Amino acid sequence: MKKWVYVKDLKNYVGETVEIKGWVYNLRSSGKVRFILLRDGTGIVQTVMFSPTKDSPQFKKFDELSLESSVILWGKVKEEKRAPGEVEIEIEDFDIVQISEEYPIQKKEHSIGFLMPLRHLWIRSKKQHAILKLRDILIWKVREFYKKEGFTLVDTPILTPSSCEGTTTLFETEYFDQKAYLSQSGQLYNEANAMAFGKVYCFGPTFRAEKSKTRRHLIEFWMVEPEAAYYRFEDMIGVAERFVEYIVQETIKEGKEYLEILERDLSQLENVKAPFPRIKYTDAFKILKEEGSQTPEGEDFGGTDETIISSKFDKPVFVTHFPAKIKAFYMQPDPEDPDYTLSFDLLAPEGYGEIIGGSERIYDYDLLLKKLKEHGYTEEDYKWYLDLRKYGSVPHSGFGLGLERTLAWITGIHHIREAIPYPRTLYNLYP
RNA sequence: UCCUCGGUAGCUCAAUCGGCAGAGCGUGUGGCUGUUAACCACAGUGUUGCAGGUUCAAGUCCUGCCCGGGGAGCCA
Repeated sequence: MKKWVYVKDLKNYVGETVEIKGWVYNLRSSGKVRFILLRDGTGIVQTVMFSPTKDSPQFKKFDELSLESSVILWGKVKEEKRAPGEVEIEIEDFDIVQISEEYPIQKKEHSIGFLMPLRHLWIRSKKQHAILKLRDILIWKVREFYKKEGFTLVDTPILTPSSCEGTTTLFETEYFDQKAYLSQSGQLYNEANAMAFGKVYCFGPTFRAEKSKTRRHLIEFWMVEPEAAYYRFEDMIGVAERFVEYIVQETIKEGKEYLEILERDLSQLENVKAPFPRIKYTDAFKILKEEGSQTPEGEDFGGTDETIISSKFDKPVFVTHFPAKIKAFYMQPDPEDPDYTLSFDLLAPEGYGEIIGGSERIYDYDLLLKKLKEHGYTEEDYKWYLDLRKYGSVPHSGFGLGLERTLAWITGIHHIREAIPYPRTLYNLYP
């Protein structure tokens, strides 16, 4: 029995004979030399065999192979400058596990309409594989950050009795004899958790039944939401700043090889270090007016507005103090002008849009109840939430970060749908 | 929901003014002792999204429908 080794570890086995289990990534032949590029999920290695005659049994077996056929192969590892990755395996023998049918994805450009229904196969491709490896790294860095900052992971439910932000964009489902909704945010539960644990975060999928059809939107996406008791606006914006610096710097450090595959220019990302510039909503509007934006003041920004603002800075930029009427009911009014809120969004550079939205929360019972009613919610549905303002209420703050938008930005991909293994987009539920 | 572009071979696309539907890639066969999305030679491949209309003649023009891309709105 030869030792089963993964491609990423091959450089430690030069001179040894090993076993590789994988799939045929590409085949090449040249008279009496045959090459199999073998993919095993951790990398791709070139394997080679020679024969003095062109009809040796091994060559006959080789000639049965097709792209993506599954193969177990044994051979000696050697350094080889001519091979991609500079390590090569000289094949001693191989077993065919299954001969692949003609593989639909070619090594050339395909349209998105062709690739999306083949997403289950597309993720084998080099670039898609690299993006999803970076997603894994990013998720670990997110968890690492909160661990280091002393936040406790407290999971929030996906099936909920009512909306968190009360839009009409909820997925409704049957819950025995009741109605339930898929969560849009863990925020309200986070607030309860923060009163129990101090500093908490949740991290899971969220669902928005919005008929959005842009490169920044998914129907199902993952959100990281920290919430901390006794944290004011300034404290929480500081968390957001450290958080984004940490996950970007750590991900580009650990994910270098994958960012190279994606040909990502790292100069902008290396610059993502605190402090980030801050601009108040009303000042952001002055910029927008100068640039000829048609958005009326007092409204929320459109995607193009976000791009205009972020293009003025070479780092992510915080926009703060949004008008109360365009924001969620639970946001703490600005003591200097109660028509505005202690809120902040973080806009990513290069047109990737809003990646963070956060605020200080209202902790006064009467004010919260008033705002809740103004927004058309019933006291009944939010009874438990209002309880938090009855039993030891304290100032607290939090935010949410969209994982896929952040990953799309870090990887430099054009469309958010490639930042999640199986994207749920408008009208596309398969596979 | 609105605007916009598109649907031709397995894939990516071409087809001039309405006049014989054709390239590359993939696939198959053969060749080549170091290939890098290998290369060279040869070969098969069509209900032009669907339905109707105009015309001697429609991939091309007209009407309706279906599907997809991009964007807007909405939002993270």
